[in-house]
Amino acid sequence: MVDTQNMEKNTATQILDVAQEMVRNRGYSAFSYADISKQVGIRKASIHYHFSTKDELVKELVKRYREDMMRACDRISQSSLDLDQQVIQFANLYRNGLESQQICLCAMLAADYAVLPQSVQNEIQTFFQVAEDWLSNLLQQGSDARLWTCHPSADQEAKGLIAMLQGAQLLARSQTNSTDTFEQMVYPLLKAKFSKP
Amino acid sequence: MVDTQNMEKNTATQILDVAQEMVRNRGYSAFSYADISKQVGIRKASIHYHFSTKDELVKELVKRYREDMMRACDRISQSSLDLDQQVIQFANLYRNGLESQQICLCAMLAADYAVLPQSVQNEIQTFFQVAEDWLSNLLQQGSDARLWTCHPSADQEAKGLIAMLQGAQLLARSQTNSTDTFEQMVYPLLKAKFSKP
DNA sequence: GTCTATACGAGGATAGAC
DNA sequence: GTCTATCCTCGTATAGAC
Repeated sequence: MVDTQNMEKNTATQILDVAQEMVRNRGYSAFSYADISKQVGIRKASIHYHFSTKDELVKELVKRYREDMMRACDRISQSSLDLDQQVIQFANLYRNGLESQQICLCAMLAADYAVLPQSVQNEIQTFFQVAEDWLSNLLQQGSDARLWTCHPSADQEAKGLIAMLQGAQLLARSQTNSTDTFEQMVYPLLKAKFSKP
Repeated sequence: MVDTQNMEKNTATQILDVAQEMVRNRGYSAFSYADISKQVGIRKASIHYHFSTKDELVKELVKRYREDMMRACDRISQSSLDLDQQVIQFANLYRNGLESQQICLCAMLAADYAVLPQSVQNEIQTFFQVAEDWLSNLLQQGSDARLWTCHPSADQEAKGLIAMLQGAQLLARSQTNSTDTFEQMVYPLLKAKFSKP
């Protein structure tokens, strides 16, 4: 059995990890190969061996992020939590990010959308699509079970909720006590809308 | 009487106009003095005469934006519209921006928050404060008139609504038919929450 | 107020040695 | 895989002429 605790991460993974933290904190235009270089401990020319261009790097970043996100959603689906608690858990993903100054990667890149290459724009669209599909399915289940109602549709509610969570992250980070502000914005609304009667 | 229609805008105003469009579209790190230079028709060195540094320029930009925003809000307050329609008008400010690919200036800068100088961060905080105060006041009026109820407070509802509008703008811009997507996310929720019984 | 010229660093990217 | 060395462009900012 492999010791995953003490196993060194490979360089490509380290690069993605550092890049992700930087994009989620500063955005696409405000991080550089030089920044990654310092934190990973290799020269910036070496990064090109793993990711030929910055655009390629960010494309892979979004792809990995989407897969991670889907895994996190699946864990929520497969938990034995009540449906209303699953909605809360979904919101918690955003709150937890904010606690370490991390905005959703795709919320940051949505802000940078106009300067991104087509390949990255496509990955972002896919991210929003799969996130919305997953959440829509959850909300529809709750609607079917008569726990709440969706206006005008589970799909629209899902879009609106994701928008709310991403907007709340952005707004909260400019406030002192970001996490508190986020919680006060998000959870009362969730409880009013998606709770068992 | 001055002919404001045909009066040439002064250079400083032209610079701010162009800079604003660029920040709202691309973000803080992705626009440059060279970009402004081309659109205004002066050399980039000349811009420094009007705004000594980029940070100074953006600080003035946020200040002007906040004042414009407050004027727009005051026009809504002073209209004879019903309170629920005033909420719709507030949301319309965001929809109208999106129609010309323009995200709220302070939503964009909230994404760039980590790389902004303190002076600009302060202006952004003030923007959110005054917007929230204005909207909170409106929501409280509706609550007093028993048109709707605020949970847990008008202040929290105002914060949440602004987060929703800004998040919806960001999410919508990555979709085909941005404006339609925005409207479908925002207006059903507004009508459910803030409408006359 | 606006210009030219220039300084100086940072940006992404490549070539070739090891 | 990682290094050094280098290229070329773009970034903000300044000095000094007009």
